[in-house]
Amino acid sequence: MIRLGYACIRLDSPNNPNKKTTVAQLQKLSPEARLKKLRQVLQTNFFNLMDIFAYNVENRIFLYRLPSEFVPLATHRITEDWDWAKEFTWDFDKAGAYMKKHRIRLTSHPGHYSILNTDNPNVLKSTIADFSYHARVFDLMGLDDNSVLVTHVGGVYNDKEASLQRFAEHFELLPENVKRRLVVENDDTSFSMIDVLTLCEQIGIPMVLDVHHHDCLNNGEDLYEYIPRILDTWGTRTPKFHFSSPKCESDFRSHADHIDPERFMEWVSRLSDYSFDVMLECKNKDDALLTLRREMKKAGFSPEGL
DNA sequence: TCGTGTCAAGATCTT
DNA sequence: AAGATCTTGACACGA
Repeated sequence: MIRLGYACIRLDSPNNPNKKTTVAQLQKLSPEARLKKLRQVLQTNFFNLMDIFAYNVENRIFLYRLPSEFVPLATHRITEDWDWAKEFTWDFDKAGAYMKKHRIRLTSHPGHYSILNTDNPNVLKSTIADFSYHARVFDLMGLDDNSVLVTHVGGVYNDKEASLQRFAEHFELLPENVKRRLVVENDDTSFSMIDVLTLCEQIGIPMVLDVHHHDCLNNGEDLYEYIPRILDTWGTRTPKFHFSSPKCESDFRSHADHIDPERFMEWVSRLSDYSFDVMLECKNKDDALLTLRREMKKAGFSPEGL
């Protein structure tokens, strides 16, 4: 069984669950008006989330990434007096129940400013706070540990090996509810598939293989040789991959608007023995997913789930 | 209504 | 040491 998903927003909808406000805007308001504004944004995001879930189910899409901004400025000081978890208990329950009923897998990708292997204590603190926020949202929705938080290793700081080990050390400082959800993805400039696989095996957490990043950064390793080891890191959980297509030869690292169906079908057919989820990362979001499906169908390619 | 500056945040490269 | 870049969409404001 192979399931496809997309990240955060529907291409043609203005009603995505990523509405936000700014600190500057909130600072102009009285404490009461500030709370009102924050509540209004989160309520809108919940409404839009339920809407996008319904759209996804209609289109048999059961993997979806929650925008990090879902709770506006959740980790910023300006919202520290706002008990959003308590105020929105009903909405969290409702979203969780809907996902359980329809078997939707929700995941998240904390922003690139959250870096667990940082050597700066303040950055470490804000990173732990950010990861904790993401985990808390999933906890409040009652989601199981297939709802993972995907992060990268982080910076190199002129010493790759030491930076990998600092990730492992800092991982031990995380609260339990973050540890049970955190997974690491290989990136396209610093930490390769081998680096991340070794790290994940050492810590005992799952690895997300990003196929495009591997194409950007590798030492000639054959991806398919490592698939069994990567899948093993997931234990009883459902493995998850990231897939995207290069924009062009001259700008290879950038994501194309769509997924190249030939490359995708070739990759999937090499993994036909396995069950897993694939997050498609490209500008055209849900449209790219539905287009890819049509192209595969046209080519007579239809593994279970797709 | 439309165009534009700004946004919570870090690492790394450039000057 | 300071500034630009990465990447990137959407908010908020002023024309």
